[in-house]
Amino acid sequence: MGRPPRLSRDAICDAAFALVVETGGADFTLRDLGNRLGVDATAVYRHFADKDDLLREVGDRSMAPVTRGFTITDDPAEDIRRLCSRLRSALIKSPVSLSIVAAGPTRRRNELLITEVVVGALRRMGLGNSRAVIAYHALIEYTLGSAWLDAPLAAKGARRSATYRAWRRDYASLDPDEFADTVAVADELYPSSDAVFQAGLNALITGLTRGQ
Amino acid sequence: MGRPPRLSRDAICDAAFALVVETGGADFTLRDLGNRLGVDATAVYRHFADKDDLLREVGDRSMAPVTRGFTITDDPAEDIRRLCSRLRSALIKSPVSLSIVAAGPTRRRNELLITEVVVGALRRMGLGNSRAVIAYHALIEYTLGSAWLDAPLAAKGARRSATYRAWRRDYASLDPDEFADTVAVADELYPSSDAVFQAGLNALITGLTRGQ
DNA sequence: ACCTGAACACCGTTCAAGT
DNA sequence: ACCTGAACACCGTTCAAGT
Repeated sequence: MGRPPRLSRDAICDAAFALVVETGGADFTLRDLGNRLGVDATAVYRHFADKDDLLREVGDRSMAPVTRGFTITDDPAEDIRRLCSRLRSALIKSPVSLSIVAAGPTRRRNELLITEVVVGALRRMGLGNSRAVIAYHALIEYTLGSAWLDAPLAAKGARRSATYRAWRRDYASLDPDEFADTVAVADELYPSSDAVFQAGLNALITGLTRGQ
Repeated sequence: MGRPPRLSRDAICDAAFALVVETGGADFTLRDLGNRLGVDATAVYRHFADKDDLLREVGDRSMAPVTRGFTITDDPAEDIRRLCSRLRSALIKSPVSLSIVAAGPTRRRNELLITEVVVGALRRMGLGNSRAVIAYHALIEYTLGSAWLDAPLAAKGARRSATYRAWRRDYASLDPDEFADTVAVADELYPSSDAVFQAGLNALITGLTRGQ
């Protein structure tokens, strides 16, 4: 009895997160994880209840860089912009985290820190609790949604612009009678996803906090 | 040789869509589908290349009600609101469609009809092609993101408000020094997801089309 | 031509056995 | 106490065989 542990929640979580970032994480497997750790796949069950338990930990870890070193300024709108942009980048790098947050808030430390910054900024802008909460949810929905839709394309890397070109060609060759407006803008579709995100984010912040 | 087909792409797609709507579709299985069709699971491969091919068809089918009977008015902003609300409802009912559209546009008929309506409305509001496209993408990202985050909760049905209550309690019991703003609004968190969606959608439309 | 059913290469997870 | 490895109940998919 008594054997020094070779594994720990932390070490497993580190390896899992690294694996997810390297491979894109679409097909994250406990067998691969065990392989990387030099351990049988099922050894993980000594430290986590199941795969979901592990992934929730990985999900929160992927959000650590969002608030690390984040400074609050006297421009709350700009704080929100910076924080949401950071959140989006972090999630795009770790797509597994996206499916985790979609299932519901993890309510773990790093996620809570994000909530605190955004809600705080909205309240400092003069919004009452009820309006602040609605604005908070709308901003988070938009940021997560943007990351979620962009993650598969970000994973494609260099092939991304080729993909866009192929899609534009499809839109351009539609029946110009039935799809007049789409055909008219076909060449402009799929602009920089950062530009789209910034435009939407600005519109949201302005619209949701107007009249304060 | 020559045997009358018992299956067809259409019949398979109908059954698959029904199965997805009934079960929530989180664990849609070809074996279940075969079972429902009274056919071996692998018979589907005579009509579809693979599961993804079938799901793309199901995804487009789930969007059929979005533009069916949709009338364009002389209030483009209102048209966008109505169409995005319809899209959100349709996707919440068929969560598999969400993972399909996340992988990239299907560019099938029903999806194209949605694009045409939204882009058309934005152009009629006076936006140039480049700005119309950016607004279109931001609106779609927001609508899909909202549906994606709401789908698991919608599937919970009656247990939804109990879930919200439990979450609010978690937020309320945080350390009030470190999470002052979150604790202050804890009771208001997780308002009606429809209210959040409408508020964000209005803010987006206003902010993205201002100055026309 | 269309469907069947065995088979393959995977999953997550359980549990008795080793150390 | 911790890890191993066989085993179970699943997947999607392939392919030869039946009709």
